[in-house]
Amino acid sequence: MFEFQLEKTDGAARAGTLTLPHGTVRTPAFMPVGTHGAVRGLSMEEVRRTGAQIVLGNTYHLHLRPGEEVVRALGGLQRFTTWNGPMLTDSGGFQVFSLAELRQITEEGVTFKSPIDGSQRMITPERAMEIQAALGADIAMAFDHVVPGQSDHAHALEGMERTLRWLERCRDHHVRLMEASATAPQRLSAQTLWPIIQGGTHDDLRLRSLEGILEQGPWTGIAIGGLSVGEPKPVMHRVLETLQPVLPADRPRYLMGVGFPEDLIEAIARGVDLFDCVAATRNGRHGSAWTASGKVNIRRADLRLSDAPLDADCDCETCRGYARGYLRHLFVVEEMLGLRLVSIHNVHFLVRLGDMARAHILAGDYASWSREWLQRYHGKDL
RNA sequence: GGUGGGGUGGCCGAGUGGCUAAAGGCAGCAGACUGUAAAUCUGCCGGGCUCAGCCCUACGUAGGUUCGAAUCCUACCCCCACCA
Repeated sequence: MFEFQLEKTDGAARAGTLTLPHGTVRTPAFMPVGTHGAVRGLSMEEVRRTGAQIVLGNTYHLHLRPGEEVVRALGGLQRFTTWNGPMLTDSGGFQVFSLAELRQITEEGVTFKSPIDGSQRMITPERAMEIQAALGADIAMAFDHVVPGQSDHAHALEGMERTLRWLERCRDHHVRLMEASATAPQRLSAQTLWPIIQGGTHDDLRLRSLEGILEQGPWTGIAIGGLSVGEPKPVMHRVLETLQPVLPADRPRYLMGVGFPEDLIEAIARGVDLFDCVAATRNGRHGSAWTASGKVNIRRADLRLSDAPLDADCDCETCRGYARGYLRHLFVVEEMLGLRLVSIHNVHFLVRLGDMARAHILAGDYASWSREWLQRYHGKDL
C-alpha cells in the first residue's frame, strides 16, 4: 500500500511511482499546499485540473480549526475536502520556525500561543501523531524542530538531535495509533509516517541526522526539512548533494517547502522526488506569475494592452482563456478572480514542470533539457 | 442682495508665522514573497540637476505686513449652507 517503484534514473535524477492508499503519484511531483484543507483560492476541481496528484494539509492549522475530531467525524481529510486522492499532512513542525515569536520549545513539545484567540496550545510528538491520524492523510510527517538557515553548528545540532528524539516518540505513538485504529469503529485508511532530516546548513549534521533516522527503522519515504529558510541557494544545493548518495535509493525523497521553478529543476538533478511550496499560490495571489521565460509581475503597467496569455507555452485554464491585459485589470480592480487565475497558473506551472522533468528523465536527457530550461527561464523577464 | 463656512500637491484631507516640498489616506509606479499568522509587505511618488546636497515652481488670484507667510492684512474670483 506504500510502495515506491523507482522506474529510471538519469544521473542523480529519478523517475518513480509512489503508491498510496488513495492513489498513485508519479514523480518527480509538486504537491500544492492546502494548509486549512483548501489550496488557497482554488476549488478541488480546479486543483485536479492543474494536474496535481497529491495535496497537503497542515496539522497545526486543522487542529486549531475546525479541530481534528471534526475532520474525523466528517470522514477524514480526503472526504472532508472532496479531494479524495492522495494527501500528506505536515506535522506543525514548520510552525515551530515560522511562529517563533509565539511559541516555547521544551523537550516535551512546543507550546504555541494561538494567533486566533491567544490560547495556549501544546503540540508534542504524540499529539502531532494523534492529530494526523484523525485527519487521516496517506502520509503523516514527523514533528520536527526547524531552525533558521543561518543557525550556527550548535543550534543546528540542538534542533537536529531534538528532531531525532522526537522521531522516536512519533514512531512509537504512530505504531500504537495504527494498531488501535485497525479495530476502531471510525477507522480511517492506513497512514504512513515519514521522518525529516534536519541539521541546518552543516553537512556533518545532515549526515548524522540521516544516520539516526535510518537506525530508527525502515521508512516508506524520507523528507529533507529546514532548507530554503534563509540560506543561500548554493548551500541548499550542497546539502542535497551531500545527502543524495547516502539516501536509500528505493525510497522517495521529499524536499519540504521548496520551491521556485529553478529550485525544482536543481533539486531534481540532485535526486529529489517530491516538493511542496506555498509560493505558487501566495505569489499567485500577489500577482507574480511564473513563465517559461521568467517571472512576470502581472500588475505591471506595460501589460495594460497585452493580448497575450501569461505564458504562451502553458495549457492551463488561465492561459487558454485569458490575456495578460485582462489579468492585469483584475488585479488593479482587486477582483478576486485575478488571484485565483494566477494561482491556478502557478500551480499548474510547477505540476507541469514535474511532469516535464519526469519525461526527460525517462528519456535520459534531463541534464541537457534542464540546462536549456534554466537558460530560457533566466534569460529575460518577459 | 445678506449672513456664515470654505478654497492645500492627480483625488480626499491635516496643517494658523520659521523645524513645510507641506502629516495621513487613496490613486499611480516598481519590487519582494520558498513544509501559509500573508488577497500581504516594502520602496518611490511637484520638477530639475554636477543628487547624503543644491536650484526652481507650489497651498484660489493679485497686492501688502514681516528678517521670514499655506498660516496675518486688503481687494477680487469661485464653491457650499441658510436667510431674503
